[in-house]
Amino acid sequence: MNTTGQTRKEEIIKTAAKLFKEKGYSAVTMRDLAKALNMKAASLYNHIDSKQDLLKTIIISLAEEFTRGMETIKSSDVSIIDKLRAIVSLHVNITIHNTYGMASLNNDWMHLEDQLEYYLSLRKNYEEDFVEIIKSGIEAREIRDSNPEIIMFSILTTLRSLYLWLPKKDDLNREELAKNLGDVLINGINHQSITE
Amino acid sequence: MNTTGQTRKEEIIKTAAKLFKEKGYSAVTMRDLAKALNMKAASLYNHIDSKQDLLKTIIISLAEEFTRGMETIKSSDVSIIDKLRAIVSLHVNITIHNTYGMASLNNDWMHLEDQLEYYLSLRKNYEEDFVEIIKSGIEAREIRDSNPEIIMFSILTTLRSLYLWLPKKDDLNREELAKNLGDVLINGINHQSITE
DNA sequence: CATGTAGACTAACGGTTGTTAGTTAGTTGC
DNA sequence: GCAACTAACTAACAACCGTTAGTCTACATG
Repeated sequence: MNTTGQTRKEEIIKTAAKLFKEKGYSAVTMRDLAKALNMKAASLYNHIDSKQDLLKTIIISLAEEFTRGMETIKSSDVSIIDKLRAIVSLHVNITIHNTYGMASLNNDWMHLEDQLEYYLSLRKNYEEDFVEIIKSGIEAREIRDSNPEIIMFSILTTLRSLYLWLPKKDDLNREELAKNLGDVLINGINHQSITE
Repeated sequence: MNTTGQTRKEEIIKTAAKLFKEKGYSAVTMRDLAKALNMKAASLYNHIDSKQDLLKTIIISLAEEFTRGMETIKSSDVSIIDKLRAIVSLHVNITIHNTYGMASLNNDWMHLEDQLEYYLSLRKNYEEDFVEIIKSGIEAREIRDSNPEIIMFSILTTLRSLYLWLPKKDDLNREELAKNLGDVLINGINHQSITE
């Protein structure tokens, strides 16, 4: 530990995520990363195993965080609309505390090697859970009857792109943003939505 | 011209866009591209100037297409809701006829060099026009009074992600998709939306 | 039949890539 | 005060990168 309360390894991972966001995994060299940390490329290997390992750490930890969040939401005993609001909050919260990593999760997952299959299974399960919630909401007449996949896709792509947009809006706090976004994303599909 | 009705250069650009979509600009080598075309990397240079030039061609032509589309929509004399529906159709149409290129537009624009500034200005103008349409819709009480930037962001990120999702849904035709998507994206913010 | 051109090829270039080996200075624990 | 550990360094590696030069073949045009 140092004065900032994070180990050198955590510092490297965080800086890597930042650079990966700006230029993408493939365009960032180990020498770029080292320079951003005021060290030489070879020294990085005192802390990490490989460049590939950096990407794996960044992406998998985030993907598992989403999976855990979805499990909690699935098994919670609230209305469908509240479950959707909880999903919005889940994305807002994770994106706020790891904006950089979200870029890799969205754009560089295909450069995972050993962990690619595992990542894809997590993503598939997440999307299936999401679409199931929407379907049950349509059955319960809480959600208006449109194509469930289109609804899911529409909401999820917006949430996935939060990392691009959130840094520009740090005047909004977390709760405010989640509420605002929830209004726009959910009121539109809410069966009982009031328009006046 | 050959039997497929496209020049070799066009074939190279199209294949490049396909590979850029799968792995990103930086991760695709000229040898990868050549192999996908059953030729050697050096032979590519009988048709193109550079790798950078491929990216420029793919991205700038698409960005200009969006700009032209927005100009037409801006100056058209229809309701705000119909303008939004026209924007949805613009994205669906362009994405259908150039799914691969849309990936580069979304993910690899930062690797433009000489044309980066020009691209950013096109994007900025597009987003400003978009948000202006939404603001005037709120004033005209055609759109419900939420944060215009959040509404724009929410719609635009969904439209920008169409390239990921459209290939999985080629059972839907163009008009059907544009209508479905328009319903989900626009009814949600429509001030006069009817929920029953 | 001669000539020009389109489009492929091989070979090679200078630079960059991720990574390893081996070394060294500073700090910690006994 | 010596040993062990941490974390930096220099030097170098083999592989790969985008690109150029120069050559060869097939075909169209006169």
